[in-house]
Amino acid sequence: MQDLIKATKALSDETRLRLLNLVLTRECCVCEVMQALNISQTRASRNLKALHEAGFLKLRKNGLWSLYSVDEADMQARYPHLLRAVKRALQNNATAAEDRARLKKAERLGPGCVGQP
Amino acid sequence: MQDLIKATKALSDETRLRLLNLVLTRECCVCEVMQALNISQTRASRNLKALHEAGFLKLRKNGLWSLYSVDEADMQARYPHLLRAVKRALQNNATAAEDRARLKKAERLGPGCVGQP
DNA sequence: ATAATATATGCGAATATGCGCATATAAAGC
DNA sequence: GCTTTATATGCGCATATTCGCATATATTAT
Repeated sequence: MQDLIKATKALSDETRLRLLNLVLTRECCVCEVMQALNISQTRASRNLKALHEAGFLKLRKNGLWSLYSVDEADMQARYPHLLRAVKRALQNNATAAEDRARLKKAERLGPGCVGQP
Repeated sequence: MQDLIKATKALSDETRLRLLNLVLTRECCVCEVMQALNISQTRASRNLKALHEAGFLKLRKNGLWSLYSVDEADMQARYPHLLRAVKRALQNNATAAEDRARLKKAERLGPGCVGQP
């Protein structure tokens, strides 16, 4: 029950749902999502961390970047239904679609960007 | 997206999850759930109302009672996955099982109780 | 009508949450 | 070494949430 509380608390925030929407499309670093959602670095970093601590995202460090991605396998094991509910809600949402479009234009900043997947 | 936020916010609270657990077994009035969870009348009333406003419960008035029940059909239509996630979390939880046991012993108070299903 | 009862709610206090600002941390390049 | 850059975090403030107390509301019984 406590796990579900932690998970639903993490989902009950517009910024975090919009972040999850982006990371569901592909692995993202902090600077990309702050461009796509037009939010501050503090806000992006803290809410990504919250999603990570709630068990929705996994974190991988590469140089200066913190790369967040959805841990689909773990999610499927622990919350087989929650992720479906989220995807469903994001699929028919205009804001979520616009965010995904802006993510495509967002750039991964930094000198080490070239050739670092 | 806003609907999902409202729904997950309603679910991200232990009192409300325990209440939902009870009402999932059968229609309940306020005085029954406050006995089963051993919580105050204010707390029971307000959190049931929150679940109702979030679209999880339907409300029916009968005499002095407010009878809350899960609107399974509507839930299924609007959140086909959320309810499953909740049921799954409650199924393997000791507190939830104890609450259900105490609900069976709870009495629907009031003089009009006899013969009022 | 009055009394009793179940539920709802205004108010206030305690606590939690979200986020901006400034700063710290850490990795890469010079 | 120093600088630059991406990210994390301590602090403080504004806002939101939760809940108890007291009281209001509504229904039934007498």
